[in-house]
Amino acid sequence: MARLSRPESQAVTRERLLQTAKTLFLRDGYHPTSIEKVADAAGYSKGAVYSNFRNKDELCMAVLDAIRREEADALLAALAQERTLDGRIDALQRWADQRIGDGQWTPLEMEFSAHARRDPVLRDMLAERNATMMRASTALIALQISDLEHKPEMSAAAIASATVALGIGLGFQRSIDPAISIKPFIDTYRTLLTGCL
Amino acid sequence: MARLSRPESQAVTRERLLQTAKTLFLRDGYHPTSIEKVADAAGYSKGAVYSNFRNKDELCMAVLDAIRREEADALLAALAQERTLDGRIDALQRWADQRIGDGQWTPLEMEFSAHARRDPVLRDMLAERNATMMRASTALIALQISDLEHKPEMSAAAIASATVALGIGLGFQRSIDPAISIKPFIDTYRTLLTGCL
DNA sequence: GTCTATAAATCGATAGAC
DNA sequence: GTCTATCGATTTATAGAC
Repeated sequence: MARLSRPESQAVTRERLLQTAKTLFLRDGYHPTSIEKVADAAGYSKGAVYSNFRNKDELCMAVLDAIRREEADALLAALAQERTLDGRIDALQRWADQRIGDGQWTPLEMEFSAHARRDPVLRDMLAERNATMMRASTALIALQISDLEHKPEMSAAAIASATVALGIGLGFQRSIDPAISIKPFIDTYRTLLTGCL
Repeated sequence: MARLSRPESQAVTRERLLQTAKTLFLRDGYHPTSIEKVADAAGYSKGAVYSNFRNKDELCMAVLDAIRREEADALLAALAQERTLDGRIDALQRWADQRIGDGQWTPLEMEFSAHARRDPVLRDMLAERNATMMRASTALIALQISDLEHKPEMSAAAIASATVALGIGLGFQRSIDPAISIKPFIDTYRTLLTGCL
């Protein structure tokens, strides 16, 4: 390994802090995870965190942005491998089992949003992230619809809204009670899309 | 007004604290609302709060229990007035517009749950509340189904799960961006129930 | 850029008087 | 049961040294 230049070195620090923060935020939640805990776990001091992120909010926003990107990539990759409608629905099912089912991502989004929505700037940022996700979901569903013989009664945007909201709601309930089944998620999606199970 | 006996007087104090806490929790959220703010706004001291509630968690749990009871009563009353399927769906729509749309109740449930789920006892209590709500929703939907000619493909329990989760998810998104439409809520419900809009 | 030390503020909860 | 006073524990964020 060659020696790292100064900007490279800082990028490494930032990446390590980001990864550590992601682990702790997901495991313990937003409020219980202090800047100091992140710094300690990553092997740095609090000052290093504040040199790389303006404050705790920005750190968590960066963590959530990274998570969303990873999850979106994972879903897109899983869908791209499938050539049939049923195959793609199964892929969505598997993705939902992992991402909604583990009960970590959804509650973090909620805890942070409940806090950040009181700040107008952060609130706008979250709204923009949500809008981006809705656009991507709508495009994905429009693609599925284009393969169907009988077009669904609801628009692609409405089906996307329902599907995303359903995932959020079930993710919330599962974070309280892991016994909650997420089967209604995929059953509802299939029904909205094709009109039958 | 006759003089209040001691237990009656305490009941009044408890009720005033509960109402004040409800207002503040809904308006400002769980974390920003301190015990002292509740006490001040209600015209009491912190000691009075701790004489009526074990701690902040119990106070918020009592507030949420009261809200859920009120919302359930409001929905049941609205549904009871309707005699047709479309009338009941419209009633559900109106209820959802108010309760999901105002963007207060849902984020409070989420913020408190994100905090309380780390305590095993509180977590169990929340899971029990959720289970109770799911049973009530399932019974309500089973009643709607019994009036239908063509039975839906999904079970009453699954439709209830989807409908509740959908409401939660849309309530969450609306707490960030009030421009989010809740129309997919009722459209999805109608589709799951009758197979068409 | 990173670390140490510290400021500054908040809040939950309790003790003891009345 | 309610109030006053206070403890104790955290945490965010900054100032300044290296």
